[in-house]
Amino acid sequence: MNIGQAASASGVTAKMIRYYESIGLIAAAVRTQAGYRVYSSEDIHALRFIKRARNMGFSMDEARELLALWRDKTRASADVKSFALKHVRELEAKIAELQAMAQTIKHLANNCHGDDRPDCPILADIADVTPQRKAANGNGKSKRGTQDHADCSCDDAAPAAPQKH
Amino acid sequence: MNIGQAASASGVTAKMIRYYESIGLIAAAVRTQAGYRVYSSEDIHALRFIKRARNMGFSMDEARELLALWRDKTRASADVKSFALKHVRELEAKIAELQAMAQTIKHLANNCHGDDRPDCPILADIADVTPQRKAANGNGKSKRGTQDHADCSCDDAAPAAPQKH
DNA sequence: GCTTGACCTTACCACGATGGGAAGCTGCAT
DNA sequence: ATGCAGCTTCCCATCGTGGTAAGGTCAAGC
Repeated sequence: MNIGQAASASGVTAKMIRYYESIGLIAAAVRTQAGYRVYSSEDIHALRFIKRARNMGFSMDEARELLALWRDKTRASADVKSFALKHVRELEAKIAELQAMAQTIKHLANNCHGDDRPDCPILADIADVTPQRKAANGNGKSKRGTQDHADCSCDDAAPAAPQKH
Repeated sequence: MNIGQAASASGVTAKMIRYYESIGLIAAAVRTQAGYRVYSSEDIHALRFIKRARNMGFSMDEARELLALWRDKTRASADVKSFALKHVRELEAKIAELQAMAQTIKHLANNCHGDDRPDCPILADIADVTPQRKAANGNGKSKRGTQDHADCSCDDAAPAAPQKH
C-alpha cells in the first residue's frame, strides 16, 4: 500500500501521515527501492486509531500516550480510564468556558433593541467594562424589567477567559 | 504613556500591543524622538475593548469588525446584534461538539472496569471502530463540518468531530 | 521505445495568537 | 558615569493542517 491508499483507507491525509512519522507518532514506514513509503494493514489500524483519538479531542501527545497504552498489553484498565476521565474533565472545563462566553453575549444581546438605531448595549459593554455606567440601555422597549445583573461586565472574574495554548 | 504602562493599564501585553499594531488592528502609535511608542487613554480604551472581545471568544478578525462597528457612530444596533448572535451560534456549535466528545468518552469509561486488568473497552473502541465505511470519504476537500464522527460502538454514539486547530 | 498523467518524494511557507529570547538603544536614579 | 529597567526590532517556537514548488517514479497508451 502506498501512502495515498493508506490515506484513503485510514481517513488521514498523506500529508498528515508523513507528519505523524516526522514527529515520531508512528514508526518510519518501510520504503520501496524508489523511496515510496509502504504501509501494512497494521499501520492503517494505527492510523485509524490516531484519527479516532483526535476525533475525541485528544491532542497529538495524548494520542501518543493512548497508542502506547494500546500497545502495552499489560496496562491496567484503570490507567486508561483515568487518562480518559482526565480528558473529559478538560473538555468540560472548556465547555464551561465557552458557555460563559455565550451566556455573556446572549445577555447583552437580549438588551439590544436590534433595530436601526445606533444605540447598542453590546458595544457599550465591551467598550466600557467598568461597572457603573451602562445605564444607557434603559430607555423604552423595556423588555428588561429585571435588574441588568450589573456584572455581566465581569470580565476577569468570569470564567470567560480565552485559552492559551 | 509608554507601552509597558499601556500594557498594565489595558491588560494586553506589550508584545501583543505591538502585534496588534503590526496587523493593523490598532493604528500605529505615536513615537517619541527616541522611537518609543506613546499611548493616550483613548488607545488604552481601544485595547481594553479588544481584550474584552477576545475574552468573549471573538477572533482577532471579529474583534476588528467589532471595533469598526464601535467607531461607526451610525451603525444600526441590529447589525451589532446579529453579529453577536452569529458568534453565539458558533460558540454553541463548538460546545455541542465538545459535549459530544465528552459524552463518547464518558460512555466508554463507564464500561471500563478501571481495575488492574488490562482489558479495556475504551482502547478497544478507539482501535476498533467497527470496520466498514469511513474509508472512502471521497475526494479531499471534506470540509470540517462533515460527519465522520467518533462513532462509539455502542448505539448512543454521538457526533464528535474534531476542532480545526 | 516515448509521452503523459497520476502519484510519490522532500522542503518550505502559511495560518492564529502568543510567548521567548537576543542584541542593541534610551531614560532615569544613584 | 554607571547600572538597570524598559524600550526597540527581529527571529524562533508553538499546534495541526493545508498549500505549493521542484523533482523522481510508475503504469498505461501511442
